[in-house]
Amino acid sequence: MGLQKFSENEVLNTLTGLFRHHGYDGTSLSLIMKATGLVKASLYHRFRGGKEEMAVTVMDRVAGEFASDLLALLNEPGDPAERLRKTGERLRKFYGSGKKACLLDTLTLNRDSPAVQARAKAALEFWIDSFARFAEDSGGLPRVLAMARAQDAVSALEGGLVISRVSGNRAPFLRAIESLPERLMRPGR
Amino acid sequence: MGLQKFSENEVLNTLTGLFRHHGYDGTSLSLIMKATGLVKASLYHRFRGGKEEMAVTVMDRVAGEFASDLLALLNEPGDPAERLRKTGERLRKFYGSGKKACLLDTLTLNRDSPAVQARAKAALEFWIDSFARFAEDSGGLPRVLAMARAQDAVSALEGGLVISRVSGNRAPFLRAIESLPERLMRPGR
DNA sequence: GTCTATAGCTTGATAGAC
DNA sequence: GTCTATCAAGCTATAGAC
Repeated sequence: MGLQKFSENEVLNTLTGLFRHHGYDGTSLSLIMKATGLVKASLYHRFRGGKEEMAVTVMDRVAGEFASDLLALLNEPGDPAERLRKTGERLRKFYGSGKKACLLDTLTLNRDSPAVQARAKAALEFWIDSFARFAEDSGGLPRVLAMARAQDAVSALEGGLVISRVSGNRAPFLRAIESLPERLMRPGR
Repeated sequence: MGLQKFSENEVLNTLTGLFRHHGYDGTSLSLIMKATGLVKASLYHRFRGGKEEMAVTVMDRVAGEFASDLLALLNEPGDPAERLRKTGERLRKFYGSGKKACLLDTLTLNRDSPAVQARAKAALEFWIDSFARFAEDSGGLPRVLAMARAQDAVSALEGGLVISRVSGNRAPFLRAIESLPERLMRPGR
């Protein structure tokens, strides 16, 4: 052929959905075949490193999008409160109001892939750092407090996603988003 | 023989550790064999339902212990603040100060086991209800607010455990424990 | 109650034709 | 770039001896 049956983006979107909701071990190649419409050999043609390369590629892409589409907003000029509101809105959308799981959680159970593990850790820390920098610069919080507030904000979001997945209740996740201004801008003790 | 090589409790403790940190799909029988010191056939003699029965048994036992050793404390007589402090202390111990993962998170990725899923959901809701009842009875909070506060408290704990697993930072989890009095007893708006 | 041995399927991964 | 066909290794699960 020489012609792609599905675009790189289509395949990666499918892979992202699978890894998000089944984790690394739960995302078998047969599942991937069904979901992508590609046979094993075709998948290995695109990802020579096999399943691990798929996971790493997905992590990198999602982390990149997360940083540029949603965390970058925090550093732009303009009213801080408005930027944070917009960030919350995109967070809600990114996680499907809580219906979509977080790769940082579901993709890090497998201990056998240091590559995935390291990327998840880096992405999580960049997320927290972005929140902390915002709390410092726009919220006027001292550095140490800003970090703690940022950690707790991300923690609330991740916890909300766990509750949502296990019990189907999306309220805690949505409240975690609504609490962002309180967490990152309220003057601190 | 007719004699147990390892006690039921020993085996279940090992299984609990495995499921906690590898999830359902990540906990293979070969891993279980190595960790328990029992061969496949012996495991199937003890758990006729195979791996799923192991997971369900682990969930039931851990949820039972969690309820009786740690949530029951909230309903006992005596100073509420002191009871909550003690509960927090046991929570910290239960999760190894954040080093140990939560089964409700790591065991619920596998969609193929409704039995495990249902038990996790029930356990999570009982946990939240216990917190809410405490906030209502001892904190004097109105029912709806008590529920929201309880959800957010559990969410903070679960999120802290995710952060801890991914980045190794246990501070958010420990702060989530320290924040329990503030969350469940502070008079609310 | 534990063991050896094995069944049968699924896994991740390749080779080679088109 | 996708396909069919195939691989060894891994998996869950079972049979039967002791």
